[in-house]
Amino acid sequence: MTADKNDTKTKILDAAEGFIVQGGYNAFSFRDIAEAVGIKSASVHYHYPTKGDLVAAVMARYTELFAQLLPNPNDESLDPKTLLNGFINGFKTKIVDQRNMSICTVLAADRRLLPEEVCNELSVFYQQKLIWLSKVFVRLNQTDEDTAFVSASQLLACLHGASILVQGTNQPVLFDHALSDWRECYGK
Amino acid sequence: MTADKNDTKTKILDAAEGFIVQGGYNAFSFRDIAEAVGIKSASVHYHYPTKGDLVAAVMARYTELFAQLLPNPNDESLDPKTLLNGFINGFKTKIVDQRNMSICTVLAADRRLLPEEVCNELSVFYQQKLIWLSKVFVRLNQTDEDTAFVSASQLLACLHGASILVQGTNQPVLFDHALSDWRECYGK
DNA sequence: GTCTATAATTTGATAGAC
DNA sequence: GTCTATCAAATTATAGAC
Repeated sequence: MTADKNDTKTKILDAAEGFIVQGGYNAFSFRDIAEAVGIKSASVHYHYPTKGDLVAAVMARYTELFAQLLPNPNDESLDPKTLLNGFINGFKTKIVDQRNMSICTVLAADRRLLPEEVCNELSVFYQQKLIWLSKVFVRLNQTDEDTAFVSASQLLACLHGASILVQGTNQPVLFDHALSDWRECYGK
Repeated sequence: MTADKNDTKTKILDAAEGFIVQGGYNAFSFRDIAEAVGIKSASVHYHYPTKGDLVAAVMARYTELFAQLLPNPNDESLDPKTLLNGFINGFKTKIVDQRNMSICTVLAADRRLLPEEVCNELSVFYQQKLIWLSKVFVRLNQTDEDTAFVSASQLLACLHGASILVQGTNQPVLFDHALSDWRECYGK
């Protein structure tokens, strides 16, 4: 549980995440990781024995990082509109500015052949995001939790689908098109 | 250009499509295809020399089939609401009832490492879908083509994102949640 | 913790017989 | 059009030295 950002474990996770966004679970090998980090593949296995262990650790770190970055949705000093726009803009930065997919989108597409431990981490990620968004929508629209959960599902689907459209067509402008109604409702 | 549905080429494409939806471009090998069809891998190479050729052919057939299934969006005898719901329900059948991704979604996630010929087919698919939906929205909302194109982007993103949510969470109900506003607007 | 070495399997692809 | 046979390379993973 070290916070060292330069240790080998961190470098391995960074490299793996970089490969996964480009093509999913089968887009890289232990040797790819080893070369990127500057060690040998046997050393990668020392830190993460199997590929499932490695990718599950990447997902777990991603979920944890997300949880740290997102403000408390129930913090009364924060405007729910601002919270929502922060969420959308964070997503947009990744997809449009950095021209990357998010690893959860890519891994969801590969779900059928993922090791179980990766699937579990993936479910945790989506559940957390839906819960966070639901809490924001409860405050924003003054609705009950069930209605807010539907809104959360709509927005999360819209964001992920927008990233698929951008990637599939190579037209970044489609992101803003796909999100335009949400922007109108909740401010730019 | 035979229409024979039992020839080897067709069986190969069927098998490949079945594998792709489960995990994308790297989810299968020529030997996997050969076993599914009941021939040897060398024979698969005879029909489709490289993997890029094969997957591009799968995408091209998918695009063509879609184009044949979709009615003429400008046919005055067809209600635009009905056209739109047919599109949504066709997608839902695949995602929720058959519990599959669509190959375009999965391949879009893999885009960065796809051979160029596959990328091109993928772009064609999305462009066709956006054009078709735009024509329907022009009639439905009596708007200009630019506004209709934005609506088309929104719906297509919503559908693809919904399939990602269903896959990532294993909760089919999220599909209807994600689409609920579209259902309300344009009839059940 | 990293290395060399290697096992056991799989990969995309080709040559040539039938 | 399908086969056998094969290639060169890559794959995940392990054993054991340092």
